[in-house]
Amino acid sequence: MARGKVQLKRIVNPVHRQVTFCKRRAGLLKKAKELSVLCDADIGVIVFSPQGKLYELATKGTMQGLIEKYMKCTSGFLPAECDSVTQKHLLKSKDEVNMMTHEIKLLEKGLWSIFGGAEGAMTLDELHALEKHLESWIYQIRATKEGVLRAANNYLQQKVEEQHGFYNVEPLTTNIPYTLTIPNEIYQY
Amino acid sequence: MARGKVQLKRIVNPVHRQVTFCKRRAGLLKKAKELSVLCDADIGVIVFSPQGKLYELATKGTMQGLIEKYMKCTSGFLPAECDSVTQKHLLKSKDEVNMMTHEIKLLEKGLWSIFGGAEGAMTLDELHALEKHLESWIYQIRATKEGVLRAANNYLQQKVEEQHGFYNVEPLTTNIPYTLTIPNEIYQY
DNA sequence: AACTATTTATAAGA
DNA sequence: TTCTTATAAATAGTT
Repeated sequence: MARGKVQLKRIVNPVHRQVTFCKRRAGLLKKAKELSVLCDADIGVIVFSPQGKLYELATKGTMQGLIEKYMKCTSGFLPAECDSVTQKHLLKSKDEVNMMTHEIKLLEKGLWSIFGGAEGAMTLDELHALEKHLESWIYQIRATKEGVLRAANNYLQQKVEEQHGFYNVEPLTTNIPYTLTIPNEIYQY
Repeated sequence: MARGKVQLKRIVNPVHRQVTFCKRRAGLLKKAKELSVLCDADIGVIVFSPQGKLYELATKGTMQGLIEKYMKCTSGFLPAECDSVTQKHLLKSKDEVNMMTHEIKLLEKGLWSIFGGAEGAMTLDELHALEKHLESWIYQIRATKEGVLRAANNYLQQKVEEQHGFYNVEPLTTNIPYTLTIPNEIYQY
């Protein structure tokens, strides 16, 4: 953040990376402490270096205590009892979620490899030219029956239609619904 | 840190405290993400507001995974304390949902960079490269009988090797199932 | 939720 | 590594 804008990518030079790791790790922990004090928050930070070395901070109590608190908080929806059938359902859900995670990752990486580094917007003409390619892409994606790609498809299609109509780059936040839907689907028992 | 030096004490005014909590919490999580990316570190942040509301971030896998890693590292916590198998599965599933949500946001961000209101201009060369990438991807998708995911996977792996050879990017897994079993309801608008 | 005047964090250099 | 310093980022107070 000084003497040069930082690129949000893994620092290639190992020396630079190590130095930055030290500096920023200290900065992160300092920020965590400050937030805790200023706002009376209970904060835990766990940092593993690439070499597996652990650095930790728990602003109140211990990390163990914080983890237990975390467990309780995240498992608040647990049913008191589960029969084996329910367990199987849960396991199946877990597998499906897992699969989606992998698929989403693939998409994310794809976007990065295609568009990474090309920061910035395109002109209207460029958008127009690109549109045809994306329509092809969208068509292919649409042909698939299931999957995470479907969500991206819907989003893209909607966006393309907008651009086609108005050539207007007005911001539009599109809420992809499964952010909310999945937890409900999986955990309502 | 602006318009006045900050006193490292609990902010008395509840409104100020709440605002600062929001701002600094966001800042802290951003810093954690940056450190993780820049230095390839595995970082988890848990924040409890004074009201007990949980905010969390796990930069690589899941918080659950990070906690397990932490446990191993410190050996200070016995998983036996987590009672049922079901609970474990549920916790994992929940973490995966979190992670997925995170990935989806990244995906949205990527899509947004295609269509959205990003500033600046894309050069013709970049556009040209972009077109080729898309065509290539679409070609891969068509060429394979085994499904769009595998195609993307192969293509992406290829691209990753081409483009990021210097950066030591992990290879993608290639054995992801092609057929999805997730019910449609999850994706429907 | 935006806007700036400042403070803080930090990348690069010594 | 540690210190310095120029700059980028974060953010406190304000609107």
